Amino acid sequence: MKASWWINGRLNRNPWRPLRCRGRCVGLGPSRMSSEVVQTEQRKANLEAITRLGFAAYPNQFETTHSVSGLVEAYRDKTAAELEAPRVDTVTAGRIVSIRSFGKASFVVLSDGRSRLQVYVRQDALSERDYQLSKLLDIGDQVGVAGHLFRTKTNELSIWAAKLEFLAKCFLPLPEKWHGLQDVEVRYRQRYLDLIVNPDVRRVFETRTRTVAAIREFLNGHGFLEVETPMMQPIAGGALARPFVTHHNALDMNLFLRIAPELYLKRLTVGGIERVFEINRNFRNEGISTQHNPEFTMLEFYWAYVDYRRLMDFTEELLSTVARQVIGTTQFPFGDHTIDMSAPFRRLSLRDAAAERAGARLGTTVTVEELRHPDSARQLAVRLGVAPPKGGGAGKVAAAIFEALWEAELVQPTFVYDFPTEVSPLSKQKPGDPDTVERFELYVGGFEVANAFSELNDPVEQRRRFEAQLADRAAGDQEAHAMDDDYVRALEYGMPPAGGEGIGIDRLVMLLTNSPSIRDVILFPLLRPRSAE
RNA sequence: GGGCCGGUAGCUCAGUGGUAGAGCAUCUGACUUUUAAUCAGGUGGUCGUGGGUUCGAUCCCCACCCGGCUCACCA
Repeated sequence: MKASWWINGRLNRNPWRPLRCRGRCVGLGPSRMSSEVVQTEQRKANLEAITRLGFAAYPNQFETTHSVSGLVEAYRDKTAAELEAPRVDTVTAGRIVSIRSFGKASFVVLSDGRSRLQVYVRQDALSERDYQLSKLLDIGDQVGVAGHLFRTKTNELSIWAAKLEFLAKCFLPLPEKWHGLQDVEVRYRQRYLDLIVNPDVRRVFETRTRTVAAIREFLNGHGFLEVETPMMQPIAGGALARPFVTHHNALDMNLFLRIAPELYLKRLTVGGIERVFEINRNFRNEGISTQHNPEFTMLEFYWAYVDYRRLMDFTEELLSTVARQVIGTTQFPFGDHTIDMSAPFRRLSLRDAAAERAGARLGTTVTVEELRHPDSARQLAVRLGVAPPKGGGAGKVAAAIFEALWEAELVQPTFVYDFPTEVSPLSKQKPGDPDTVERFELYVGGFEVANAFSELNDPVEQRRRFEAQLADRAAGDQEAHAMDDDYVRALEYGMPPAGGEGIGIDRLVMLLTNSPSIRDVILFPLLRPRSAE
């Protein structure tokens, strides 16, 4: 007895676990069962009664003429008179999300995940069998309804039910109708519940899908070819990050989940695909935050014969077009701000902006030259209270100073351009300035959304950069870039000058949906599994 | 990984060193146009886990688990 009690208690605390105490719970009596188990037993009894009425417990299909949201969209504005002549007969299906019962009549609200529609169920409009079914329905059940549209006394669009069909039973109680599901942990772990109960969640993910579709349409319209490149790679390159490791059994070799598609896409520009893009997942073995999920979706595109300046203009056009297409405007709320995604975006030279802000912070004049020399740059970092990076020279320090002084306040779209070569192993130097590369990052909402540069296509210089990265790696930088001989060999065949850019899709969607956390725009964000007990 | 905050009924949340509370959900009864329906009456909890202090712990202390925010790192 004690053991059964304990099992019930455990089930209470782990509602996402399948029920395992069937049989053991039976016979304990209501006083010994948790509310959830009681409700499950009641719903199982209801299902048995439903099958005794002759309904299949799990029918295989149900032919509808309309979806719930289709009906709502088509007839939302029709008056009661318009719904009568001619009468609109319909067959639809959905999940019951609410029941208001009045004895021999009831109002049942059906949801198809996008919209909700009320169904009016009354005894004298149904067969006795269907009426008996209606009394055995629980909130959460899947049902089919045939009937005609009308408006109630309170003018609500409704279906006057003539027939009911049972489609599937919901054994577990849904979260409360008014407050919905608030517990973010449960929302992420059981996203299906979140989708059932919180209508805005569906809209966020529809916006996400429309965003990706709009980007595809834009790039296709500009002559870019969409491709798919390896996500399991022998060398994880194209970014500075730690990869996940996996293993191929037949080849008995380790593979890395990609941290970026960059090097493969650039091989394709060598192969003559002058405009190419890919939208897919990257994997980086790093911490989790409101802006980081270990797997995230990235757009990367490469465009032969253009440089990073052309990419800035193109990015402005891309993002303002996508915003207009997806949410209908280039001005939208994000937290306490209103972001204006219309072109042109602000442009800040990294070292100029860092020097200017550093000078203002310290009440002196700081020159760009100070940021270019390792000793003076490090001293500057110390005076500013910025923790200087462990290894590396002036470039890493300058980038760290910029981020510390500027990043959080870059809410309106801002291009930060001209990065130190040291932190950009795949970017092309500016003519006459080998310490600086033609690279920019786009900040919006206080975080980085895009990263782009004129692509380094000089194989000798590329090999030198990789070797410098190997030195960093030897010095303990686990995120330093690995040597990729095959990639250098591809460059030796001659890669056209090209601009390339990566845009973080998740972060872009955060902006367009006013979501404060990346987990709100990823259906199943990575969470630590519940312990096995 | 560090700091701060949280975990109490299926859901949303109160609360106290002395047998655990509300609303919704659920059950019973009434009710054939409701909108968080209403009315009456019930059921439902090892208060995240494990130790400790105490006559007694859901509450105090310690450790751990899970989550949130934040810093560090990154896109």
